[in-house]
Amino acid sequence: MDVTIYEVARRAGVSIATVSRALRGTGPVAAKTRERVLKAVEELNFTPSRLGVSLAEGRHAANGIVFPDLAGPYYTQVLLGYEEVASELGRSVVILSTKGRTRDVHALVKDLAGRVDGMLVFGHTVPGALVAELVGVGMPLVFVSREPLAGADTLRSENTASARALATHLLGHGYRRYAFLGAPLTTGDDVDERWQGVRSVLGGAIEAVPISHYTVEHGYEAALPLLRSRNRPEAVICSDDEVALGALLAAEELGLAVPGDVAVTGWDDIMAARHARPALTTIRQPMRELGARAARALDELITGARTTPQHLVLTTELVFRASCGHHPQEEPQ
Amino acid sequence: MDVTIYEVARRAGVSIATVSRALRGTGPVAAKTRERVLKAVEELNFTPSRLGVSLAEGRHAANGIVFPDLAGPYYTQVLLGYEEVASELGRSVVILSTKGRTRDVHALVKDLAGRVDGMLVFGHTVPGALVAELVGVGMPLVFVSREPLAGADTLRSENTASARALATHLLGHGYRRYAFLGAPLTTGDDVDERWQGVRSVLGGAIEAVPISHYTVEHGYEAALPLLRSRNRPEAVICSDDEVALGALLAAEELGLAVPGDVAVTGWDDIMAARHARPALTTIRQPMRELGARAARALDELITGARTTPQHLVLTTELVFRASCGHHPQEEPQ
DNA sequence: GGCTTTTCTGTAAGCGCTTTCATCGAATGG
DNA sequence: CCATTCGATGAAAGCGCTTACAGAAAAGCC
Repeated sequence: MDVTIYEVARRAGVSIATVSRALRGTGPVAAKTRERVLKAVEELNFTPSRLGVSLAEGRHAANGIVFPDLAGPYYTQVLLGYEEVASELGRSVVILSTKGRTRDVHALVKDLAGRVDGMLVFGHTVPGALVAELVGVGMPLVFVSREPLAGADTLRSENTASARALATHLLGHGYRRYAFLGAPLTTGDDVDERWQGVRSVLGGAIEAVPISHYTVEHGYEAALPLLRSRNRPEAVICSDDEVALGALLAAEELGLAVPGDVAVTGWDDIMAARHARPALTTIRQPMRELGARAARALDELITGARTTPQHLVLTTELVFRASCGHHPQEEPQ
Repeated sequence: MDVTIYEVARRAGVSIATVSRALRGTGPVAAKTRERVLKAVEELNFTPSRLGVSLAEGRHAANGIVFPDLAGPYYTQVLLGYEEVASELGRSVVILSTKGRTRDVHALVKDLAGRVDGMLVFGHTVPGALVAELVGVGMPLVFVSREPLAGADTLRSENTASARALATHLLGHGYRRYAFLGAPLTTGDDVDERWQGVRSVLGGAIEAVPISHYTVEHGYEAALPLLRSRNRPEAVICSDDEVALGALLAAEELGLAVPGDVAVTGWDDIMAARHARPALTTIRQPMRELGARAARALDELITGARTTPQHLVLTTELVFRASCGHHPQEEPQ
């Protein structure tokens, strides 16, 4: 964009103040004047510079979002809901993927902070010190998938109760030996809660198998030795669907039938969970709604409609499909 | 952020010009002075306002991206590659999802244009008039998945040749009756090229089945009547993997064996394609690289390293899996 | 007609930075 | 020792807008 408010003003024969007023509808402008201004705007194809407006208004009309990676469907879905609502509220969305790097996260996040009025941060992607700093300068913040912290909103799906329900359900199938594939990398995040939940039910019957990334590949890599071992678990509870898909691949490669030889469950209910064969039993998380809610919460914080932090937990839903074993009562979906 | 360059200057006992120079390393600054400045910066925890910098520099250090929706893995993957490279080049990424709305796209895109130095636009998400307008004001533009147009870069995956190869391969299986599920919605986009490609080989043996959205749901809905019909096609070539997954679901529901009763193929090689059962035969498109290349191309355009538009076509790869029938020579992947 | 309101419009002061230009002292060279 | 150059710094002009503030014109009211 090139043409400025000055040119419009000159062309319409008024001052820039009048142009501004005519365009934003703030303050009175005579009908004829407004008309002249609008005509000039039209002719010059003028669009106010976002930079100028933001600088003068002192706000960006933009939201930030920080996620570790966009590789999986989980973050995508949340982003989707977030962008949708943000855009509804007249805000742009600036994204930042940390991609596991920790070195320049500080600089990147600070840069982002300089471009937005508030941001959504996933789990523990941003180091504590930085979080404190952001909270310190009053940057509106909503965290998704982490334990509550002071000075910012947090928003997450219910994990513990659904984990218990899942574990209980599997016990009902009669399985004795369990593994939790994808042990928590950070305490206080979703996976940690899931692990705590299932362990509280299964106790010593479940073994934690760590992996470094919650991906299909890593799930597969870790599942191979696990399923090969002499004392193979009868049921593998995975930290999320992608890990579970990896486990499914490993089982297939080893010639093991799922759920006949080993049951597998996931978490999140991503698209592939439904299409996998056997289809994955999983716990559906309202991913889009997580994003949408975050955007609204942020808006409240930014506009000042709410000043005290809020900590929300959304409910989840167990989705029984074929991968956890045959159910007399439930039909696989 | 609150503290300005003025406060730093005052604290360090220098002018704001010196602070700026010390911080950006432009122009000479005495070692002692720099030290004082840096100390003040440190103590006040100063970060230059992005707005101020951008306004003065006349650039945003940000890229935009316009996509129809983020629901499917395709756009996500491209976005992933785009963000990665953009961030490498020191640019933020501002996203805009048009979600099928056409009404306010104009305003939204213009707003986006005011926030970035250049943008990636998918297919025909932005109406022609607006495109012309953007090209007119010199906004650097890269289009992904559409036919070349004047004044902007275009970038796409090869479609026609791979479509022919796929069709030829299926002919080799001996199939006689074909359907193309997900007929093109727009001429000149990827799907259109795919359709043209397969038709050029299969001629009258293939029938176009239109759907309104390239999604699992719509694929499923359209596949049901198609597979139920008396003259059921022996092979269903789908416009993309998601549509193909829908077709798979429909076949399953009708009790049809894939590929025994009907062969199904997809396009893109999204994650779920590999995990579906039967696994999908598909054409792999380098989605992340598409995004990465777009970011680099945009950078060249923005920095002025290149001024003439460029039209790139990336190569694709046929991925044979179980869904298209049994292969004597190739092992399913 | 004179006075008070309203309505309309312009002036100008920011918003936070970068960068040109000018200045000034010190270093260099003959 | 003087002329020249160079290094270091500050003043100030933008960048494009919003918005008090104030002035002028129009309108309303006895």
